[in-house]
Amino acid sequence: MADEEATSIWMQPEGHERSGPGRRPGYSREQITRTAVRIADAEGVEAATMRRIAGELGTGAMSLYRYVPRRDDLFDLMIDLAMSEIELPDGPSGDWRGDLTLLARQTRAAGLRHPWLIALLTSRPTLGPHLLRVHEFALSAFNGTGLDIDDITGFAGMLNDYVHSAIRREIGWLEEARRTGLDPERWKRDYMGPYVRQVVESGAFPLFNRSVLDSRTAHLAPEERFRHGLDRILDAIAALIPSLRPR
Amino acid sequence: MADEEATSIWMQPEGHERSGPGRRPGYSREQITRTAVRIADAEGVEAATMRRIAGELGTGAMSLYRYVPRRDDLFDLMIDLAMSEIELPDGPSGDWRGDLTLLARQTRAAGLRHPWLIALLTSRPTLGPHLLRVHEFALSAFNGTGLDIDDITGFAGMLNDYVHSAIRREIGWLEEARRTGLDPERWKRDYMGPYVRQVVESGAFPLFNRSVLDSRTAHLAPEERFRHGLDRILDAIAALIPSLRPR
DNA sequence: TTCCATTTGCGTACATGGTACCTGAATGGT
DNA sequence: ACCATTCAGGTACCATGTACGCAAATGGAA
Repeated sequence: MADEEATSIWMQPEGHERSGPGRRPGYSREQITRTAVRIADAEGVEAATMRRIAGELGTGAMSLYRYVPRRDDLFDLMIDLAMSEIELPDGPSGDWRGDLTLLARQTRAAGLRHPWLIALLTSRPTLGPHLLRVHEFALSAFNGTGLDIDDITGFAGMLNDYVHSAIRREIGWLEEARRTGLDPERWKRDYMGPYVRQVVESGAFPLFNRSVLDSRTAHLAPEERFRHGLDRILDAIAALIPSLRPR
Repeated sequence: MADEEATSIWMQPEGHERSGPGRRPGYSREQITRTAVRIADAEGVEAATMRRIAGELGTGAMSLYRYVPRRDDLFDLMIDLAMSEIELPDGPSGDWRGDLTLLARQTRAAGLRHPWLIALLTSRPTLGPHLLRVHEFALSAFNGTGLDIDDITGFAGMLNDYVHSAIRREIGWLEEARRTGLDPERWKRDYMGPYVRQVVESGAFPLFNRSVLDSRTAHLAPEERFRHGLDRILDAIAALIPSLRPR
């Protein structure tokens, strides 16, 4: 065994598929990661403890450390497994708006399937292969619009920011309710509700009040809301790209 | 004592300044929160444990629970204390772009002073009074542009998303380095560096490569980079507001 | 002044988490 | 048949949030 140098998980191969002597590994990174994802989907990341994952696999907690150096690295693996579900064509179609819409919807779907994904993604700087693949596709959609690489990166970031924060809005307080143990309806009514009502009735923040009370989009289906916001971002981008502004 | 109903921290007054019988409180929420913020600024949120905060105040961990129901509520208080440092005029000046630029710079300053702020803010749905004040100012800057409340909310969100993710970019891997215990230079060189180099040299992601290698803005000072991105967002917003597009 | 209901201070204790270390079992080349 | 090598996983340690309970302080009532 080498120095166990501290480095990114993506630089440390699993090590098996070697033919020398020694006991055969009984598990695999992928198997462990899938188990962790399944638990996190159902009960939140905080339920996916080393002991719990190992228990689900019918082994002891310490066995996992033969496959994953630290729990944080397992998070990276979970993120990349979730990102791998984002299905995209090999390259851009030429219709930049269609490509980015597809990307956004796929990302939203993955974010809803794995309610922990966006939170983890936001909390740690990770660059797994599937994240790179998805990112590359986003950048490539802008290729051929005459933008330089800094503008491409900037616009792709703008879109990414929107998608992430829209997903957070959609699942944010649902997750918070689960974390605190209350069912969502009770949480909204008893936990956050009274305070928001007090703030609204105080009249101290009139525009906030209007955004709570007078919103028309608030009553749309979540998917339509997402689409509306997305279209606005894409409009904004289009308005700033000279080669796309033929008016 | 009442039912100890589970509700937002903002609905539970501190309770002191009562004149009945009973021992006088020796501490205060504000004092506790300030201590927590000081520790988190210097050593990260994970260092601001209940025991540590209490120790810093010269008392026992359990004493804090007379002032704060749960550790998560203390996070809400920390967030709002940090947000209170964002200095803004009482109302919009009429120059929407100037107002939003001021807001963005103040937010960036707070985010750099308190490297944990954006992460906490993103990870939990909180609505403290100072956050509401800041949010109301953002909304008010758009008032008078002829937008309806949904568009105002949307554009304010767009700006907010940019500011937050720009701050995250600026401090993101610095914080990660601190978390893992390595000094930043070592982290970049030994931890993430080798992997990024391998990805770049593989040539698998050409546009990612260009964004890493060919970027011109990458060599700007952080503040200028922030300003560039901000201007682009504001341009995008301006392009979509009919009453601001006299061209 | 003397009590006593009330409120704070905080030590003890427990459950839960990551993970270092170590022993024993399995494995395939010599 | 032996042995270096690798995996399985039990035990143990330390850190964390926090429930519980009792002692100390406090001010109004008697």
